[in-house]
Amino acid sequence: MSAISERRERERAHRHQLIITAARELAETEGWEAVTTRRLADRVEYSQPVLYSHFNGKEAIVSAVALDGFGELAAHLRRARQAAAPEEALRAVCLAYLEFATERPALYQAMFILPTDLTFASTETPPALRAGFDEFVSCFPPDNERRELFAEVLWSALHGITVLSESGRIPPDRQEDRLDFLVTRIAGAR
Amino acid sequence: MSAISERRERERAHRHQLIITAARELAETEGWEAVTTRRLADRVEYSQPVLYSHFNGKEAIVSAVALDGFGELAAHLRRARQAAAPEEALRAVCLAYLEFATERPALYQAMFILPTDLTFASTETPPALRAGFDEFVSCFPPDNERRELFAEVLWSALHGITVLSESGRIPPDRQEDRLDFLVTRIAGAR
DNA sequence: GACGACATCCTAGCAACGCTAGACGTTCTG
DNA sequence: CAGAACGTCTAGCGTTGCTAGGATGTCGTC
Repeated sequence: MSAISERRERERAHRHQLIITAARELAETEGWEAVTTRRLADRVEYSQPVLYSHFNGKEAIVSAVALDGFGELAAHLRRARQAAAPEEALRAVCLAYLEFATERPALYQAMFILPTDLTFASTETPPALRAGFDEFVSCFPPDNERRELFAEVLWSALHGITVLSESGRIPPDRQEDRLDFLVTRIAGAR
Repeated sequence: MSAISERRERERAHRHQLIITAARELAETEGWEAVTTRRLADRVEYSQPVLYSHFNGKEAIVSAVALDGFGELAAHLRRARQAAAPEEALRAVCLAYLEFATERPALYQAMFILPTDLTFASTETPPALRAGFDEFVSCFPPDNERRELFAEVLWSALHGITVLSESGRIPPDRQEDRLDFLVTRIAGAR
């Protein structure tokens, strides 16, 4: 393989990431409904068809953004857990989760609300998806046989709180009270 | 007002409901992405513009379906709560909620996931929206000052469990175990 | 260095979408 | 009976995601 085609491959990989970050920025500033293939192509200064040489379709682009998001979420939760004392880990991780969701609403939408190509709970599940969930699991002692179940319910509750308050179905204030209640109730199971 | 215009008003109201039920049926059999204004107009055997003489747009049609859904959900939860002994009410209502969500996925989507015109937690909130939430509140004793907060968190958890399992982000089995865990943990706060 | 083979990228266009203007026939009113 | 008012449809606008096919430039080979 020549040096030129190596360079082209590098440029291609770079452009691949450029599309992803452009989609994310556009979504974060103007919302996902503003992310059209035309506007996206404009942003990266290429024509529409090049998007399709990198991704199978718009859904695949959203999925790529979501995948990045899962990686960041996992790192964010991990930092929070490790910075806290063990008995405070549960609370810290939950707080970090709500922070992440409210500070990056567009990213969170790509991860949990918009339709994507990502497959969960399967052998092909990307590691980043698993990693975030594992942070919740790690808040419970290893000898607890039901820790996975606890983590699932905890995660569900946090997700529910996030989207119901985001969409105005429950009052947006009092988030801290909800967190308090949730953590103290669930922590008893630790 | 003449008898003729009365008849026309009746027919108009009938057609209004016809559009709503047609949208709902189409969504339940083929999913919401199949509900286009053209197909909907075909179904009710009118042209597209008549849809817009009844509703402000597609979102308003989805909202109307969702509103019906909230009424049915409230009734469903109420029946479950009243049929159960007081100490079992919490569990019965939660179970009824999950039942509703899994048996009418398209309806649930309209109520909680698709963008709608509905306003929540405001003075203009339709009674049906309030009624469902109140069923959760009623599971806690009236002298509990934090029962609204408990209901919010409980509802959030159930919603989270619903959408995360629906989208495959948590395994679809074990729903009953999650319900058990959630109820026993929350019920302690009663 | 010339040439066919190949890759890359863009112009142009398709079908489907939500939505609306304007024409047309029908019905009500003076 | 004339004309206003209403209800409905045809036709079309602008936008969407996506793709076919041609132009342009680069590659390995002689």
